[in-house]
Amino acid sequence: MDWLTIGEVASRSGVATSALRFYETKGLIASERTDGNQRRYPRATLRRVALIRAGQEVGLSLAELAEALETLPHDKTPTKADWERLSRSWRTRLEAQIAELVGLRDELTDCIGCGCLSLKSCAIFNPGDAASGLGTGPRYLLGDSREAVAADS
Amino acid sequence: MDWLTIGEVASRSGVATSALRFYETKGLIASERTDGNQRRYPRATLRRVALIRAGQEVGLSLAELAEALETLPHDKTPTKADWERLSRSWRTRLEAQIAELVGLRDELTDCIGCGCLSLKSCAIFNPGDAASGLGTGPRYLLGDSREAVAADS
DNA sequence: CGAGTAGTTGAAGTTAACTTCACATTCGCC
DNA sequence: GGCGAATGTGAAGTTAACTTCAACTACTCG
Repeated sequence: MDWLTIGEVASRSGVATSALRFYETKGLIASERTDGNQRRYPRATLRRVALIRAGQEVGLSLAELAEALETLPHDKTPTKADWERLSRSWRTRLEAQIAELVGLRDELTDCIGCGCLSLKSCAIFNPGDAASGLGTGPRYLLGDSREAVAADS
Repeated sequence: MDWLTIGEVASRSGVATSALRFYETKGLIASERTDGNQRRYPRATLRRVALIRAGQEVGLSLAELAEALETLPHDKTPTKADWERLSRSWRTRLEAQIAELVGLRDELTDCIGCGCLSLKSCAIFNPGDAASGLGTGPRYLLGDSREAVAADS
């Protein structure tokens, strides 16, 4: 196996050396040391770093990634099964994220259609119905919507 | 016009009083003061806060929101035109975000199909082609993919 | 062998968006 | 008038994910 210096990993992965050291403190990657105490990374580290970046794109935190990467060997290429497991779960996550945004967009579109200035059912502007307390159901979270509502407080 | 205390705005909007004070320091909302130096918010503040939360959902930073809200009056309900302007631009932004995630998902799906252990064209694992430097085109960002690649450095 | 580039460490700094704290003042209500 | 809840302020704390710094040490190349 050949080893890469931190600078090589950095330029080949597009990740700063400071970030790589940071990842190492977090246990996301690992290295051996030379006699002179310099880090030497196994080649598979490039793939690990790529996985980290991809995972971040998908919205995972480094802590979550550390957990996911725990199951992969530090010093050799992950198997196709390893990769499939990760990519499938990440895709699931992506899909959930997409669904959430699409829902938000649709609501926003509805709002545009109605003006949303007094819409009781607007989900965006009535998130979880945190308002009120008067027990009269959804409040006009966007504030006063003329007389009718102004009279409720 | 009637005024709301910070506590009222907080409970009706679902946003903590500390956050409201924070928003105020950032110029996102504004208040008048009573003789005793307590804040009193105009009713339209509820709508402003709702807009802020909605904007954040869409991925806007408070700084960006401050800019967008600058065009709205602090003390009265925004017009339908104001709201349409904002919601349209936010929807555009949402759609861009969605498109990005969908693209990522599709790439991930392709990767799952191929195993992605040696795929040259994998966009996820070859982001912007930061790798190489050897001028041989896309490198195997994921690291070594057996002999063939191991021989390239 | 000497210069210059690359790498090492721990600590502190950065940004966003708030929260928490400590302590003083004010409000609303009986 | 008095009491407890609500507010006010500025400063410091929080979390994530890094970056920057200072002071060294190690490599690499001519």
